[in-house]
Amino acid sequence: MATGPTIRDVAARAGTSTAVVSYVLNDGPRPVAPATRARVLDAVADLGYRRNNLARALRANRTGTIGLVVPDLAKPFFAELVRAVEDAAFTRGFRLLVGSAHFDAGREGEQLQALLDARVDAILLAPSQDPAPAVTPLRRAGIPHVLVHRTHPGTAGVAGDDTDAGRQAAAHLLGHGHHHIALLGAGTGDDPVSLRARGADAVLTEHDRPVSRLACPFPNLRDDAYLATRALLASQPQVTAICATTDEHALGALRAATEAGRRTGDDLALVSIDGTALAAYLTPALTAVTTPFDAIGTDAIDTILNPTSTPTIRRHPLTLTTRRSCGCRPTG
Amino acid sequence: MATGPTIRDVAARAGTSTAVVSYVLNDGPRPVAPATRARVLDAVADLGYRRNNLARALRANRTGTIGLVVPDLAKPFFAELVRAVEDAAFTRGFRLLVGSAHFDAGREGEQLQALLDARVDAILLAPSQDPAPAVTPLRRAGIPHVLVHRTHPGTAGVAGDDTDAGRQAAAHLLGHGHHHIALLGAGTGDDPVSLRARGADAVLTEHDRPVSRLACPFPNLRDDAYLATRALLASQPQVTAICATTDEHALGALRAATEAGRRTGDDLALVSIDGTALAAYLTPALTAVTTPFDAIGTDAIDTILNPTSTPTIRRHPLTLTTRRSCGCRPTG
DNA sequence: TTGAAAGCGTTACCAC
DNA sequence: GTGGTAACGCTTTCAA
Repeated sequence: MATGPTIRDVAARAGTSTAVVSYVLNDGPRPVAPATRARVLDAVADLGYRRNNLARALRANRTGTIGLVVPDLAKPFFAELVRAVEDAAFTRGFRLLVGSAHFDAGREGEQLQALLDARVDAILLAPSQDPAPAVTPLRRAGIPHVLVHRTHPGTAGVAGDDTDAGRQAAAHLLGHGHHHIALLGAGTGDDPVSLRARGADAVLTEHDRPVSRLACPFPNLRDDAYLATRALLASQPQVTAICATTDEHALGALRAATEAGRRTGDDLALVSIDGTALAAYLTPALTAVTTPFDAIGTDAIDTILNPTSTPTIRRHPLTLTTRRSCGCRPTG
Repeated sequence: MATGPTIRDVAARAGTSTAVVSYVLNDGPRPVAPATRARVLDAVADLGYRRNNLARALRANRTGTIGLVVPDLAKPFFAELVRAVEDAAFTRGFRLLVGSAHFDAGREGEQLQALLDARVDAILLAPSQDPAPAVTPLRRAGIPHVLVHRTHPGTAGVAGDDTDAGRQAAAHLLGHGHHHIALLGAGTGDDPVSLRARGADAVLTEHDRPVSRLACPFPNLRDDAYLATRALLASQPQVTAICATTDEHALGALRAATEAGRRTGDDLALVSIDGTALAAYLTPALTAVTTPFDAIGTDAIDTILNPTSTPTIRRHPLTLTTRRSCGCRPTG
């Protein structure tokens, strides 16, 4: 790793001082005569000089790096989130340090500590579970941080409007004329699954529809939704529609339905929430209330780069994408 | 961002010098008397001191960070690869800086340059296209680098044994007694799709089986495999089995088959190569020659952290996982 | 076994 | 407009 030329080499070649070179490179904080500036730029080009960002970071106490911790980098939802965040960060000249928490609070804490030690400028966290224990050390460390996907009162957050998403999903099934609807996912918290389930539930209750509520206590295990749906279809034939609170739940439900001989999209309707790329490519293609990943990623990065005094939680609307699984016959 | 206590503060509190504190913190390079060491450790604990890795990195010219660039962080295959690599890196005390290349050589170059500027200790690259143009600047920069998934002669690489994977997939279909088999994916290069296709092709040719070769010129677009399969099924009813060179291809094929009224796993067999988590959860579940992500991720990290003088390319065997799509009836 | 001090490469203050 | 130079916080040599 031959260490390249330094700012001193540039200064020497341009016949000036390191201070002036720095002024040119950073467009300030002091003005530089055009002729001098030109000589400096020539020297930079001749030498192929590239600034040492480590030294710059030490001096400025800014690394140009943002940390992101998600429960699982490989899960489609978080993978799409990471891509969106990385894109937004790259566009703004920031690099992204990522970590997987394995849906484990302990591991999440280690990842956050590692990011703190790496001196990232800011931290984005998609909490694996209850955000509270993760937020406390971040606040104490005095580092800008924003929660993503799952929020926490008093902490800046960017997420989808999950309650509304749940409403949209339920309303769509209602629009198809379904009477007895099953809800895959439940909860009383302010996590996405709980919010979506309650949003859907509210709409169904409002319309006096019977609801079969399936808790799926481990919502991250597709097997869980699979087993719950299998049991449901066997015991409650009157259910004609399923509202899944995540694509993972939908995947399990779809499998159970198919194995039970139900033709999803024909004699069973299924609507999902998340709308990962995956949904479009299943058979049948999944009707899903779709997450605006790019908007969320961009908003998360912008929020963290322009911290305001009062932390706010912003929720982005999800939009219904109709495909086959709900019984719709989309054109094309 | 209140900058915490420094090594000077620790030294002062322990009544010794910064040098000794450093020796204690790093277990060397000089010995420290037990009593002194204890005082230092006490001071560290009392102050809640955490070393500034920026300063350490500047001094040591090592950041403890590894860069990884993949074509698309959101694609299931690369998402699983990233998780495996991150895991291995984290275990060894390294952080991971990631970048998406958007399957674009120009963007890939920018990402690599950004990693170089960030002074990462080493770079892992899953090339988007021809690795050659990306490898040259890495070599010139004198930074340890290892290619993943897609390799290049003369450059260290860790990948799957793609030729063998293709052979396994074809052999399995042969074992099911299929005669006319379609091959989804083709190529003459040493990229995974080409190698897998050639491996499969060799086995089929060897057994004198007719092969329908579908190029899918844009193998990253699932639509491409979908359209190719749709045309194939319409025009060549004698085809009873499809060998897909990636899960993305298989997804498209599965959709086309279902829409054409074929029951995959019954009157049409489908075997895929990649074996992302997805394969297990499709309906029917996909029989796939499965990538050992963890082994590849670990090997990639270990290879890059222990560079040898002669770059070698290591290929890890993929293993067949039988599920429903090929017509097997797996127990359970 | 310990400590003073010289850097690592930048930035930016202060003087000219 | 320009140039010395003192930091940033750490590691490690060299001398004691």
